[in-house]
Amino acid sequence: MPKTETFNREHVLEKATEVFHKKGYNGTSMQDLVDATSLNRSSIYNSFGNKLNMFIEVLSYYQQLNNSDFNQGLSKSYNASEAIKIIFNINLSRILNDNDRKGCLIVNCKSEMTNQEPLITSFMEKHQDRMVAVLEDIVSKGQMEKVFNEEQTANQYALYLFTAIQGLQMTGILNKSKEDLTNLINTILKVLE
Amino acid sequence: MPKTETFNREHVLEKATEVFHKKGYNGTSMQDLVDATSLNRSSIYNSFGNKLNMFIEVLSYYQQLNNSDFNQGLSKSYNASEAIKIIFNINLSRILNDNDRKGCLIVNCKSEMTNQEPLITSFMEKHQDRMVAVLEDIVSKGQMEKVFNEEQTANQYALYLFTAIQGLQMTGILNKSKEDLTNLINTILKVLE
DNA sequence: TCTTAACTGAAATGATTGTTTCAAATATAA
DNA sequence: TTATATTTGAAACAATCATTTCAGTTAAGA
Repeated sequence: MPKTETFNREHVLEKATEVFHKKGYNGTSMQDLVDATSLNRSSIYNSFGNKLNMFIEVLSYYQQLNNSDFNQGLSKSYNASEAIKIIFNINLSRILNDNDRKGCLIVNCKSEMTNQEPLITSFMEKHQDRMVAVLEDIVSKGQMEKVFNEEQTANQYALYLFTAIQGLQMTGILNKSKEDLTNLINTILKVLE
Repeated sequence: MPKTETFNREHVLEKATEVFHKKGYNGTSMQDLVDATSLNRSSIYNSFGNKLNMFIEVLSYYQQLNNSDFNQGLSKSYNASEAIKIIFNINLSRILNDNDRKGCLIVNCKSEMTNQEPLITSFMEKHQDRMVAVLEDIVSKGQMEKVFNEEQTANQYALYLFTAIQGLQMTGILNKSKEDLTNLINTILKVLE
């Protein structure tokens, strides 16, 4: 009986992500989203509820894209040291390709909304837990393989790496020198040796 | 002949800074600023031009406060290693006192507006140059004093430290554990030894 | 004291905000 | 083909947006 959705939901999310990424949550209007998705106003409200809900779907979509990039890269790594380098190199190439200085959508959102929207706060807490868990796993393996030192616990190093990635993403907004950034990453990773 | 400003400009900037810091640039309305400063609409436009101009004055005001904190701390340091630790400890105590998870206004603004407002872009470039110069100075002294290694140039370490501070500020939005953050800072500084 | 230029207060500007409404169009299941 | 649930399009909603206007108040120089 129901008429099914005629638009491609993923394509709509992709377009909405572009806008939110470029302009931020508060800088994006419903009209911007209508224009970008070429969807009707009421279709957006019908399918996504409201602006905040749509944004949360966008965040998840963006996070999922990031994750599959990481997983794809990590599947090719044969040791912990390689794995960490792959994660940082993925971030490096994102920075170098980010010609319009948008930065990372998740970091941007964390600084814009974590203190305003409880739904965003818990998203960010889960995001950090997930990222730290992934990093902790890798560091832990590296410590067993004796390629990383054990001066700090794997969990402590994981929080350090998570922090470094956020810092790298912030620095990468203005600094696009591949040489500088590569050197920066080497310095960051030195402490693990 | 002119009637002079009756309000205290610094007090107004302080109140405006609070609002912008809490809600971000796009999240703050002129009405918010009128309420916070208890200044009349037209007085604000008379004295600050427009919203963006007022925000830029707020940014400078905030930056100036930060700088005087740093200078006050650094004047008490007797070597380079102390100096770096003081800078990180100032950041640490700011994080621990930031009960409403606002983060750093400059970092927030960098991620919200650098790709949208040329005036902000150049502010951020100058800010980075200034911070890196200060850090480079300290690292350079530390290398001469042989308390820091010379595996990287002072400038490279300065960019690393600048990046680490930004990362620390991002992590500090959600993580307020003094133990975790102190450990994190120690890990960050280890590479200099 | 008078003039003058700046400041102040309140109201009004038109544009834009997020969201709702509702009739018309549509596609599926019977 | 018909009944039905859903999507769609366009218009309308009140609220809020940043900014302007302007008459009235104020204080300093002559």
